[in-house]
Amino acid sequence: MRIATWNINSVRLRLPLVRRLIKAEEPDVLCFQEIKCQTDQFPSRELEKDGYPHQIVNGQKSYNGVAIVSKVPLHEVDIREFCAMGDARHVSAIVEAPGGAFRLHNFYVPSGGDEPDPGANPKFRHKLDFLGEMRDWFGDPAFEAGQVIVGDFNIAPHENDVWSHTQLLKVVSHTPVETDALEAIRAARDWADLLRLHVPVTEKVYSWWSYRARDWSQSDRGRRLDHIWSTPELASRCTGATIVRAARGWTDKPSDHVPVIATLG
DNA sequence: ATGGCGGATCTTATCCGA
Repeated sequence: MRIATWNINSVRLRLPLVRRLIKAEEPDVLCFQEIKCQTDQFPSRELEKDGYPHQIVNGQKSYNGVAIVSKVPLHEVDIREFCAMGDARHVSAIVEAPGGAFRLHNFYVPSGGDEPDPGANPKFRHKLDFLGEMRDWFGDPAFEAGQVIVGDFNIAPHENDVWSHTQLLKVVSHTPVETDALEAIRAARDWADLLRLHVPVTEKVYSWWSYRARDWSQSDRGRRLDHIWSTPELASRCTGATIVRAARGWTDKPSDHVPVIATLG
């Protein structure tokens, strides 16, 4: 069972790249963020023909929007709204995985704007509030065992999740208040960071590179913003995890994020 | 020079991302 997460930055524009990922990596479940379309504009028929008939779409005009498409059945759909913003940043469902069903959550955490000051910047306030709601929700005693969270968390938690720890400490995505908030969520259920089970924390690894760099690969000033976490008992089923770095250079119109993929036996 | 770009839509300007 291979699970992929990808901030696609317009699914309609990049359907050919989705098909390229499908051919290259054969994921069983694909989670998208920033589909940037309404639910009825999602390329449902196309992806069904590509082998993903089970779909849950939480769309929104212009911004945000998340979706899960799957080769295996999805049920018990739950879509939660965070911070009462009316935006589409979450969807979840039970995935009928051959090795045992689990609940899969797909998140698009707010980016947080430019200024890392919640008093001066409402976008940063929103990001911190969103993370607080995630922490409270996943801290609930009624929490089900066997869960996976994926998505664009818009936070690079560790030193080697950014190209320069010292130069990014005051840059939104790597400030201590954000990395502490993400760690509080992680610690609440002892979530396992599946990519880091397979890539040593001493190795720099990224999932996002700015569009503004002259040459993203040469400068390589990336950040690991996209994540796949699981509860501990599922982590023992994880036989591999990878970041599809090459996708940043697929065609002249790539997403600025690349897919992250984990294999659960 | 990481953010001199690239999405969508309110389109030849503006909002948003990170």
